[in-house]
Amino acid sequence: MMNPLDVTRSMMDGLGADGDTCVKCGSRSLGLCAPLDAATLDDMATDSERVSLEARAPIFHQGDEARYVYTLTDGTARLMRVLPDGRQAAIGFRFSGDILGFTPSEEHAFGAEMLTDGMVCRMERRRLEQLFRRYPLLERRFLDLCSRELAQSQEHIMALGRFTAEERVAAFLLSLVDAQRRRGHKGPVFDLPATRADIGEFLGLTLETVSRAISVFRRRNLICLHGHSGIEMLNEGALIALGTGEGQDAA
Amino acid sequence: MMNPLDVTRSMMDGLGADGDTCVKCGSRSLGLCAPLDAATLDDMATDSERVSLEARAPIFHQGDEARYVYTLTDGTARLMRVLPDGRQAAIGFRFSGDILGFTPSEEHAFGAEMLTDGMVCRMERRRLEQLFRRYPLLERRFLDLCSRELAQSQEHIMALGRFTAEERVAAFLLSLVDAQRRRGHKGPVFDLPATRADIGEFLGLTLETVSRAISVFRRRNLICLHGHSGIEMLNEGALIALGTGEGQDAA
DNA sequence: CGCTCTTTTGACAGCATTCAAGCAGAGTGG
DNA sequence: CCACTCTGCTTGAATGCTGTCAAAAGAGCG
Repeated sequence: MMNPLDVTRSMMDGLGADGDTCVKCGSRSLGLCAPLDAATLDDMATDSERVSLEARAPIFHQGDEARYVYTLTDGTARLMRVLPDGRQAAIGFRFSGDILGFTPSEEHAFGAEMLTDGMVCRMERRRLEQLFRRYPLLERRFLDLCSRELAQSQEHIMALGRFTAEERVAAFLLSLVDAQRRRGHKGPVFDLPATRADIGEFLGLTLETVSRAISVFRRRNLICLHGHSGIEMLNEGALIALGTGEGQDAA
Repeated sequence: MMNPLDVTRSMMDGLGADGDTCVKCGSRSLGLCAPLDAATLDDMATDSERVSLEARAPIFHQGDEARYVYTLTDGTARLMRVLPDGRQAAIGFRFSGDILGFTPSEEHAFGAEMLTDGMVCRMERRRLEQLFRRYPLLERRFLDLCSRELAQSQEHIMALGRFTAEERVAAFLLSLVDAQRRRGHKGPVFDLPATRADIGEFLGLTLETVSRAISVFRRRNLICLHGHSGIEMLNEGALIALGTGEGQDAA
C-alpha cells in the first residue's frame, strides 16, 4: 500500500487541475487540500486501497454496482459505453490524478479500462457519502467536478456533431497535449497513450480515417511522430485553428 | 408575478421527474418539497421572478455572465453551442419543469432559447448559493441533477458517434415521447415542438436527412404525422429497437 | 384565397467507411 | 546479430451514407 491520501487529493483536485507536486503526498498535487483542514484529510485517508493494473485491464464494467470511487494515480484510462448490439464508443479519457466512477446512481453507466499499465486508488463510495455529510465543502468540490465533466462532454458533442474527421483528430491531439501540460509536462514531444483504434472509438471514426488524418498532419508538417507513442507538435497554431472550429479560413 | 416557488419546486424536481400537480403551487410538481420543510421553502420563494418568452427568443447567450438560474415553467427550449466560425449545434432540449443555466462557473458555456412560446422563472445564482450553504440537502439535489445531465450527454455522444441517421431520429423521437409521458401525457399522439432543422442541429444531421428518416418511418407505419406538430406512435417497439442500438436484427 | 414557412423528394457530389494489401517497429529466439 | 512474428500503422480502391442544391407540395394564417 502506498499513499491512501491519493484518493483524497485527487478528489480535491478534480479533472486536470494544475498542480505542483505535494511533498507530503509524494505524487502530483494540489494546493487543494487547502479548503480542508488536517483532521479532515486524516479522516479521508482511511478505507482507501491501491490496485495495480495492466494495460487493457478493466477497472470496472458498465452496469457494475457503483461500490467504489477510484482515483487514477498512474497511467491513462478510457471510459467506454457499449450498446446492446455490441457497438461501443469511448466517451472520455482519464489521466493520472483524475477521478473515475463517481456517480450518485446505483450502478456505473459506463465502464473504465486502462490504456497503459498503471495504478488506481479506490475508496468505498458509501464512505465518501459519509464524508459528504461531515464535510460539506467536499460535496461542493464534486459538484464543480461534475459540471466540468459536463462541459467536456458538450465539447465532445460539438466535435462529433459538427467536426470533420481532421478537425476531430486535431481536437483530440490538443486535448492530449493540454492534459499533459496541466500535469507539468514540458517540451514539444508528447505521449500518445492510445492506438489509432482507441482514438477512432473516441472520435466516432474508423482507425483508418484517424490514420489518414494523422498522415495529412504529418505531410503538412504540423506534427512529427517519434515511434508509435511519441508525437511532436511542430505547428500547434494550425492544429488549434483546426481543432477549435475556426473553419476553413485557418492558418 | 405568478408563483416564485416554481424555481424551488423545479430545483427539487430536477430533469424530467415524474410528478403530480401540486395544488398549492399551481403547476406541475413534485413530492420533492418533501426533503425540505416549510420554512426552507418560504425562504426560497424570495427573489425569484417570472418572465414570459416567445418562440425563438433567447433565454441567455453562450458567454453571458451566469447571473441567474432558470426554471422552464412552460414551453420547450433548447441549449445551443456555437463555434468560432459560426457552426452551431443543439446540445439538448429542455421541457417544462427543467432547470436551465445552473453552473458553478462564471459564465454560461452554452446558450438557451425557446422553441415554443413559454415562460421561465429565474432566481439569482448568488441567492441559490446562499441557500446551498443554509440547506445542504439542496446542494445534494443539484449534484444528482448534474450527474443525470452527464448521463444524458453520454447517451447523446453514443448516438452521434455510433448511430446511423435513422437510429438517431428514432432515439430523438423516443426521448420526446419519454419526456412527455413523464409530464403526465396520455395517449399515442405527441407534440413535436421542433422543426426538422432544429432536430437536425441536435442530431448532427441536415434537415433533409431528418425528413427522409421520418418519411421512412412513416412508410413503414411506425409513426403517423398529424399536421406539423403532432406525431402518433404506431409501432413503438420497432422504434425502440432502432433507437436504443439493438442493431440490424431488430423487429 | 394567397402568402409564407416548413416539409418532402430527387439528383448528384463528397467524405468517411469498408475491404484489402503492404509496411514498420518491438520483442523473441536461434 | 539476424531472421521471424506479432501487432499496429499506412495506403489504395471502391462502396455507401449523408450532405448539397434545387424544386415542388403541404400546412398554417390572415
